[in-house]
Amino acid sequence: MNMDSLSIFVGYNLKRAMAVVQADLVRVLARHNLKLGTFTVLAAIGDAPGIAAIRLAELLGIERSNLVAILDDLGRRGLITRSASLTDRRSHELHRTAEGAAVFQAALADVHDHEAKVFAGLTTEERAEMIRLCQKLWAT
Amino acid sequence: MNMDSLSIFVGYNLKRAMAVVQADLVRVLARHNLKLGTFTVLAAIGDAPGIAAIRLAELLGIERSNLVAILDDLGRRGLITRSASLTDRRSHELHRTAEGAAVFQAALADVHDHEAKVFAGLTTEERAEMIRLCQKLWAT
DNA sequence: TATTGTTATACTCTATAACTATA
DNA sequence: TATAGTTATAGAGTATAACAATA
Repeated sequence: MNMDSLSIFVGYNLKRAMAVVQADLVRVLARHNLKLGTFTVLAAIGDAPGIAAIRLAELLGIERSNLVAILDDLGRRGLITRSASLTDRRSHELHRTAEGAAVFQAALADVHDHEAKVFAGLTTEERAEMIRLCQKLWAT
Repeated sequence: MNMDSLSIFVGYNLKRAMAVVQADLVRVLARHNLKLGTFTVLAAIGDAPGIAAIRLAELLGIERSNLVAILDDLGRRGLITRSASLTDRRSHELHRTAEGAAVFQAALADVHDHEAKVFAGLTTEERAEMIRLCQKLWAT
């Protein structure tokens, strides 16, 4: 028995693993002038064109107030559009522009490479298992 | 095939899982006036009494500059001591006080409860597997 | 010259409360 | 009244550069 007090906790190991993964991902996304938040939002809007900000925030598990700066950033750069809904003028429909889709696709390719590199020590089955276990924690 | 662009990535699922775990842990530690950083440092000093700050930072994977405020906090509250090393007066030996050990033990019990609750949806084997997979990513 | 602890700084992420315009 | 988007703000974590004391 030579265990320390921390590494017996799942949460601590999750955090240390996350730090390794994030450090590389942040570096990769920076090449596209994207941050974790902007990349994630760009992906989600592409998956659900026309989605309202409040739904997007729910989907990504972030506060809607924190989404605003991300949308401002993407909008300012012409990567997304915000158009008032015709049926409810409180909500805005979010869409990716052609340039937004192009920037996302370029970044996506690099993110795939990043995952392949960072998780090279895990087999395909282990990666799938990790996704499955993580989703048991956060997915509905 | 009804997958979205993000949930196929291990990193994204790691992050979402982490968010769930951390939210609860932060709440639990707050009951002991501890933050993630102070709890972690308190644990590590207990495991390695007399450790120097620079070694502690390496051990926990944090910047030594960011450790200072944590040690200041714990020191101010009388939970740790910093004494200059006799062999190298640049470095300080870190020790937990009796009160520091008591505060840690009380928090530790709650953290165990927290883990049991948050990972209740995972079997014992799944938790062990998650630790194993995470350690493949960050441990030497 | 190199290392330890420290200070200063800045940026990201996150959480909460309150405002506005609409419903 | 309740909801969508927004603003403001504060806390926590993180990364970098530079300094003083010591090796």
